[in-house]
Amino acid sequence: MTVKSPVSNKARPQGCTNYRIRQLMRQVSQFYDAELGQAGLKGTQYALMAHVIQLGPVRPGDLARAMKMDASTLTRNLKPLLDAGWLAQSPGPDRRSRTIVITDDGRQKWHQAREHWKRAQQRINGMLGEDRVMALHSLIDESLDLLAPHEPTGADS
Amino acid sequence: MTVKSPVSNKARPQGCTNYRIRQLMRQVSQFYDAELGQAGLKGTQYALMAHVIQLGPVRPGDLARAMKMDASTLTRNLKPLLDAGWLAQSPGPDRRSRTIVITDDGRQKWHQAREHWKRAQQRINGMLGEDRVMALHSLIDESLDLLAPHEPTGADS
DNA sequence: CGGCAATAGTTGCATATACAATACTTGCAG
DNA sequence: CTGCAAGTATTGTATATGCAACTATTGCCG
Repeated sequence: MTVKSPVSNKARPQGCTNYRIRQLMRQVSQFYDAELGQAGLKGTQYALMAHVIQLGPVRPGDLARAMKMDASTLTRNLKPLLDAGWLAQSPGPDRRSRTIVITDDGRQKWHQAREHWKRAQQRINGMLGEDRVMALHSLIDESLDLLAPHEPTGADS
Repeated sequence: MTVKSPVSNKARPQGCTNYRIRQLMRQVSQFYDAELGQAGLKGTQYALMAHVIQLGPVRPGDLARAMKMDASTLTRNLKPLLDAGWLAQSPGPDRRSRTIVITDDGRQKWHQAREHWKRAQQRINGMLGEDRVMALHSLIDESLDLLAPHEPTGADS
């Protein structure tokens, strides 16, 4: 039998959350990269392009905030996609900012890659089971909400 | 109302599992890195040292397998820890392999860092709630098992 | 207008990550 | 013994990641 606590029977988290998530990320990303690699993209690049398509012409800063990543990381992640001609940079409304857009080539590339993404997602669904994947998604979404610093949702004062 | 399918009412996973996990990893690791940084370690380094302590003198390949990471990644992750003198490399039993051990300095460093790790874990537990963290751990552990290529567990044939 | 805080993005630095190619060693088949 | 397959680790290359420091603009306050 386990320890009988007079105060509480509640189990507590064991081990390191950080290490677990990292390990899962390493494993999972390999499936996506293997599939998306056939279309010449990495998983991160696919997601980045998806956001640019979704958000339309967008400033780097807003894109970084939307993806919850550091602006400097974004700057660097954009580079190979700009070099490949899948994204383009135009001068922004403001001389200190730029505007990122998807190019026609990029849009085509992404739609092609999407088929590979679907296969990767299906493989994951198949290996883990759709129920488990949905549970994982829910748990991650909740966690992300709880970890996000409270942003001012409405106009205040 | 939502679509009424004549075949199935089962909901299906929406969105990209890979992107979600990556995003969570980015957010979570910042908490650990912020705390562990006060002890001069990154989260990955803390975990690596924990494994070296656990596994005793160990060959790089076995360490990489235990942590489910690529051997080349391990080689590079070891470097700053070897340079700092927290780990040491001795010639292995075999002239083609080496043996990694924790040094006295490294052991001391790690035990000191552990206090910072505890604080990081408590912060996460506090923000997400212990129940959610446990659920996340379970789900991740199950997923890792399901994704792992079947290794021969016992002696066979 | 002059100066300074706020905003936007990039660069320097260090680490993390994996695949492909390479170097070195061992062990076995002939 | 020779030679080659298998095993072990590292290097080359490319991307991903974030913090701190820096550059360039903008907007505002006096």
